[in-house]
This record gives sequence, structure tokens and C-alpha cells, in this order.
Amino acid sequence: MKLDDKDQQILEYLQQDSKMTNKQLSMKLDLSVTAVYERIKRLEREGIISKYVALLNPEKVEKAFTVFCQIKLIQHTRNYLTRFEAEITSLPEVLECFHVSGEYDYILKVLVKDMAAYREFMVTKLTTLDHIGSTQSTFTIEKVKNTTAIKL
Amino acid sequence: MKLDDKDQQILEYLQQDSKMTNKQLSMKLDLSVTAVYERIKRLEREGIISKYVALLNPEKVEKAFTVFCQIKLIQHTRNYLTRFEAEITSLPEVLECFHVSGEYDYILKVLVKDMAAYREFMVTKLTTLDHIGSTQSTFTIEKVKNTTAIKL
DNA sequence: AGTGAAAGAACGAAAAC
DNA sequence: GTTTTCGTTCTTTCACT
Repeated sequence: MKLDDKDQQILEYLQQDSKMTNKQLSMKLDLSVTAVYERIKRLEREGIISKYVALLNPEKVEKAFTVFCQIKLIQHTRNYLTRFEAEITSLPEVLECFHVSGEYDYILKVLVKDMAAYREFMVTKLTTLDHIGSTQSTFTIEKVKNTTAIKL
Repeated sequence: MKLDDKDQQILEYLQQDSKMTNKQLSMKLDLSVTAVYERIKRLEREGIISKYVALLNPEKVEKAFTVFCQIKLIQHTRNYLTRFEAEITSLPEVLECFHVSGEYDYILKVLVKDMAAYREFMVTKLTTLDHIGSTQSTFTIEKVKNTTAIKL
């Protein structure tokens, strides 16, 4: 599906603030409320907008310690990969996990309270998984940018 | 501020689907609509809920190529760091940027259309920045997990 | 902290242009 | 594509516990 200029503007606004009403959007885009409504419905139906979520402030909920953890598996059979991925997905500390190229097989973004909690996570959750080869943790000192908005 | 069980449940639900109405939440939590309303307002006021956003499907908007790019700076004076961070923040392809420990100084999550677009990004945007030492790109083969929801 | 009631605003669908 | 209308639903405030 192709997105015209109005669609793109709607997506830009909703990626910044999904509480914006159709009326507000209609004024910004110089369209009728109904036109905005129909466009958003279409964007949802097509799956371009996948979901609407509330974002929390990690500091305020004591999950401000972000770690990128790279993992190498010992074996790479389909079976092991699938099991590893299922187990990783089930861990709430792991917000993101990508299968990647390069020296390591996976890169994880892990959110925990502090270093102690990360150690606990490593010892009780990560290293107990089967077929983990080596891991390398990269600790974040500061969050420079962190957005969910994709520029169209 | 401390979050009781009801607060945590509200946050869990809203992190999954912020379009859930106060009425739906009130039924799930066995509270009145007003009680839910007041709790959400408090969570917003305290900054625990930082914003509400629409999430797009990267595949549908041709931004499915995710790259983790690690960057080393040549110099590390306060001035250079600040300028680098300001410039990185302004790049729409960079969704996340963290100042990190370890061999490299920064780790970036970059979303572009494909390898050609990434090359273009590197050549025209990243390597034109001053004081970049070396970079290392890790390409993602598959997205295993990617959530914005923090487990409380 | 909580509830119920009521006004006001927005949604969602249909009509007609 | 647009405007208008209308019933329904949700939001928000208020009085009260």
C-alpha cells in the first residue's frame, strides 16, 4: 500500500502521541474528521499501525539499567536455535532480541534495576539456558536517544 | 512513589494496549471507572507513564533492516561528546543511541530499508560526522523479540 | 483511598452532497 | 472526497463515603 502525504503526517503525529484526537488531526491536516477517521482505520486494517501502547519511564519504575548482551551458541542446529529463541522470548527482562551476523549469534537488550539485578539475571536466567557458548555484556552509561518513531 | 498491585496491573494492560478503556480496565481490575481514571491520571502526573504512542510495523513501511552500529570516537572531551550526541539525535534513522562501556563508545540501533540504504546512511550521514574513530556494524538476520513493555 | 451519577466530548456509522 | 446528523460510548468532574 502506498502512503500519501496525509497518511505520513497522520503516522508521524500518532507515533508521537496516540492520544491525539481525530478532530485535532483534522485541523492540523486540513481534512474532515471523517476523512482522518477513515484513513486511520485503513492504516490499522492494513497493519501499518500495529498497536497502541503506553510507554513507561524506566527511571520511575526502577528499570533504568540497560545492558546489551551478545550471545554465542555452541551449536546452531535449527532445534537449538528455536528452543533458545523461545526461552529468551519468555524472559521479561529481555525487551529486544535479534539474531545477528558477526562474531556473536544474538544481541539482547536487557532492562533491569541495577548491576546486582543484572548479575542475578545472568546467573539464574541466562547462563542456565542450554547451549550458551559465550556472552559479552555492554553496559550503558547514558541513554542518548530512545524513540519508537520510524521516520517515513 | 510506590505502585500497588492495581497500579501494576493497569500499567501492564496499558503497555500492551493503550486503547483499552477505563471501563474495560475497571472490569478487569474489579474497580470503579473513576478509581481507574484517577489512578491513570496519577501515573501520568508522576511521569511513570511517559507517553502514549502508535507503533508501526517496520515491514509495512519499508524499514525492516535493523543494524546495530558501534562507534568509537577519536577524542573524548566533553565538547566532542556533546556535539556528537546532538548530531546523532537528529538522525531519524537512529532510533536508539546509548553511551556504553567497553571497546566502543556508543551503540546505535539504526532502521533503514535495506543494505543499500544503510550504506547510504553510513556514507552520507555517519562517517561525515567529525571525530568518528571506527565503527562496527552488526546486521540483524531476524527479529526474535521486540517489545516496549517493561515488566514490573 | 473508594463509589455512583451526570454532563460534556469523542467515536462510529449512516445519510446526502 | 466532504458535511451533517445521531445514537452510543468514554471521559471527566462532582458530591459523597
